[in-house]
Amino acid sequence: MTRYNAKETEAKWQRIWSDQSVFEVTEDPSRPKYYVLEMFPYPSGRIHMGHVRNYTMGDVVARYKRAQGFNVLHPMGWDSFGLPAENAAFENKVHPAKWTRENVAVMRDQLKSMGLSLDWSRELSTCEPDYYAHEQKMFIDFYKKGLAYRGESWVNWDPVEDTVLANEQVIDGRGWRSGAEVEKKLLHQWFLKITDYADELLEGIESLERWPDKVRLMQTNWINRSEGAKILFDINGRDDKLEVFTTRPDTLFGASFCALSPNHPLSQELAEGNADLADFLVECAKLGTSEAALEKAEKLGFDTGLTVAHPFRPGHELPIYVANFVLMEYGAGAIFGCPGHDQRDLEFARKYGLDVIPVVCPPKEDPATYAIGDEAYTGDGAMINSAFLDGLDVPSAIRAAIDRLIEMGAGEGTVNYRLRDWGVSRQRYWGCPVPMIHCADCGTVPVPEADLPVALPEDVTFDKPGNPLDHHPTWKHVDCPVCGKPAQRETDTFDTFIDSAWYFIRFCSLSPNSAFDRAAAEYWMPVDQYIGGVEHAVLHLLYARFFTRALRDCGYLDVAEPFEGLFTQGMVCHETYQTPDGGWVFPSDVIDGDDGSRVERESRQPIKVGRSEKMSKSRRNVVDPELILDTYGADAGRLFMMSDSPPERDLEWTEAGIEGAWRYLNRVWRLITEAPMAPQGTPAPEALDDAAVAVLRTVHQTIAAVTEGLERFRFNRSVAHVRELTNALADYKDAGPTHDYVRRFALETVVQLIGPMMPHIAEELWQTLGYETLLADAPWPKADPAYLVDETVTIAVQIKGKLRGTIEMPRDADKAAVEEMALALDAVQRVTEGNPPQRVIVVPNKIVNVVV
RNA sequence: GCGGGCGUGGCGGAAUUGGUAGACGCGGCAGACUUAAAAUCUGUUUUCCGUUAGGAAGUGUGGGUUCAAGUCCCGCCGCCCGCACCA
Repeated sequence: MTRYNAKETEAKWQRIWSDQSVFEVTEDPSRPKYYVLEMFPYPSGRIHMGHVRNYTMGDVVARYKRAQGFNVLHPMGWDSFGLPAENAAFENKVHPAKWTRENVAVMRDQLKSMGLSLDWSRELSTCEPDYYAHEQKMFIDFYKKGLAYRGESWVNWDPVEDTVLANEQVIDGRGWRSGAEVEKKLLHQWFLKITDYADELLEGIESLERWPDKVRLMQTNWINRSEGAKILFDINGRDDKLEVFTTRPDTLFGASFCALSPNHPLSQELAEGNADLADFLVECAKLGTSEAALEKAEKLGFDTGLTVAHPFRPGHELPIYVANFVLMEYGAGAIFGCPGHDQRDLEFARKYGLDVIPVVCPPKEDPATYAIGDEAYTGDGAMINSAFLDGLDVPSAIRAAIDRLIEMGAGEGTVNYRLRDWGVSRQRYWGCPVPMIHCADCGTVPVPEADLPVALPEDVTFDKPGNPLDHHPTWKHVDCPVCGKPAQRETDTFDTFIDSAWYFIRFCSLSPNSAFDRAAAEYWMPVDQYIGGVEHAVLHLLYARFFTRALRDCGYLDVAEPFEGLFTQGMVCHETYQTPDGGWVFPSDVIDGDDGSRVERESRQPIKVGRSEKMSKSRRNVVDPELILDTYGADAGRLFMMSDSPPERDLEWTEAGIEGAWRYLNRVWRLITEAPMAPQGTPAPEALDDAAVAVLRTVHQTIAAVTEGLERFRFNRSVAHVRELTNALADYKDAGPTHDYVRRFALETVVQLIGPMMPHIAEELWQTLGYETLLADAPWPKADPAYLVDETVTIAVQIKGKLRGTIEMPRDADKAAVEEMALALDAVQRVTEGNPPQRVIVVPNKIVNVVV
């Protein structure tokens, strides 16, 4: 029995593909193009199973489309700027550039050993000046077009480290390393005007037919266009007005307070003369800037003592609170609270003893007695307690309220978006420098194009708190490009989401002097199939959609939607293992003990097996892909990735699963290498026996099923169908020329069908079958429709929906004949006892349901 | 808290999208080969009752629509993802 040598074979074919530049492509207008892209990795050190899953899926699609005759672009690169490199610098005293480039080198080798059909000549890395130079030019173009501006926003500030903290670095209101209580600080920051594109991005979602509905919905909700009203309240005893945004101006008569964000200028102003309020604002600041943290926190308010005049109720006053749940970034940073018809307002009102006035009466309630209990009523109904609005339904009342506000000059109808402008400044070292210069006389001016790129200096130190760019002795000191006087570079760098907002266009051509060659970009774009995790459903994908449009409007290319097809894959999970004292244990350190229970390899401590969770370093439930590639080879790993779980769902990595995949590889290997077969090119026999026809039927049905599976991203079903075919072929043991011929045809088909998933063994078997050309260049098999439908069908017979038996009938048999056969069944006779059935439902070729 | 998703045998999952629930794989059990083991092969495997024939229950949970519900509708429970400075 020959055993398949994965290691040798995989190296062999990887070398051949590389030597022959099989997957390097150029624009070819005579052929249909197909651009397959997986979200490029952050070079964190080594590839993980999530990468293996992601890149296997993309490779299956790329190889399949290639076999179908498409000119397939399938590139790879590195999202190589970002926080982890700076953390590594801090922890291991290694320079981010060195750390990053070494990681890239390791991961490139690892990816190469997966046998991916990548065009490596297009590799890019966002941390290199030949990439980010173009990004700086784009930013300046955006700036000139009014799409980039300098504004202010609040950040998490660690007063000990003297630095801005990412949300993930804030743990329970404290800096993760310093342990200091986080403060909020208002900083000057650069912004991109994504809000200018809110409507276009919203409308564009309609056209994204090959995106998952859930992602389209999430983006729609993220942008959250809402029509409502802006209301200007007169503040008693002051000259200025308080502006609030509401989607429910109809409920204005039910208002019992106004609330300001702690970051609202008025809150800040009042705190100056009110120590208690100032303390309250400090408390609010400890929550950090994450919306989730704010929303989860207990709702607290502080009565400022100020009041506003109710616009519709002369003489009526509403107190102004500062409330920790009001977001400065949304609407006007201030709200009016109507406790009767908003749950959060209701809880707030109950807590602070404010009025709860119902103004919308639900249809089944009596307006005279209707009162709000524990739940605010948010549905439609007739207005009550609302003077001129009484009796109207909600939509009419909204219009009437806005009309009156306009009449009074106290407000207007307005559209608001939850989407905010994209803050792109980061006070960090390892990112693309913002190409701007601050001059005392000329203000903020862009770096002249001739001086680009503004290279990130690598001679920096990380021994001081704060931003290394700021400490660098010379880097930030430049002459103003306008007046020539000494000026200072912007020391902020870009959000790494900018790097990933256009890399897919750069892949179209690594043009040295421009971001990309326009013709090449317009040939390859849009990406036909983009694949990555759902965690990017909103931010990355929305930024990329915006950035592409902004580039379009700056004349770079004529593309609006970058990703025509999107697939979001699930995560890779694994069981978790813990010692009795709660320490996490790597799966590779867990072995079977003498009594069959699990123990730790070294200490022999018993292991508690926990449920399967997303693989993560902190829980140590990780399996190193390299170990799998070494032990079983890339094909087995790839097959397992595609086998059991549907790609959009989480996959549970198991040792048994990978072994099963490895066994299957060897089964196919033996099936082809160990039995008689007609020589290549043997003509088809003139007559086929029943067994041969049955096999051919299975072959063609499998081609159809596998193809459909690949088209619809149901890889696990494709795998199951190929396995069924190999099972059938293992049982096909007739002797003679007909058998040998049919067998060869069937096995060639198997090799072609497994090609996209297990490319190495498939190439090797293709060669074994006598082919001198590459399977990678062979066309995809086509199913013969003549073999796709069976002549007879099995029809289920039910009595009142319960299965009582089946009948075999010719396909498309006459309804009456089917009914007669069904009623003649013993099981049916027993129940009907000769009485005519009440009703018989016949679904052709499927089912007969007898109702008695 | 808000937004989105998922839930089917011991396990991963399949079910032509309202029409025979459990394809395919893993694991288990029994057997063949072997001095033995591994590997491989054959059979079996939703649960319960029954020697068989056969019957009953069954897709997180409670209702509903339908001749027919894993699939559609309403309520609940559990888990996962995102929430703008992680990528």
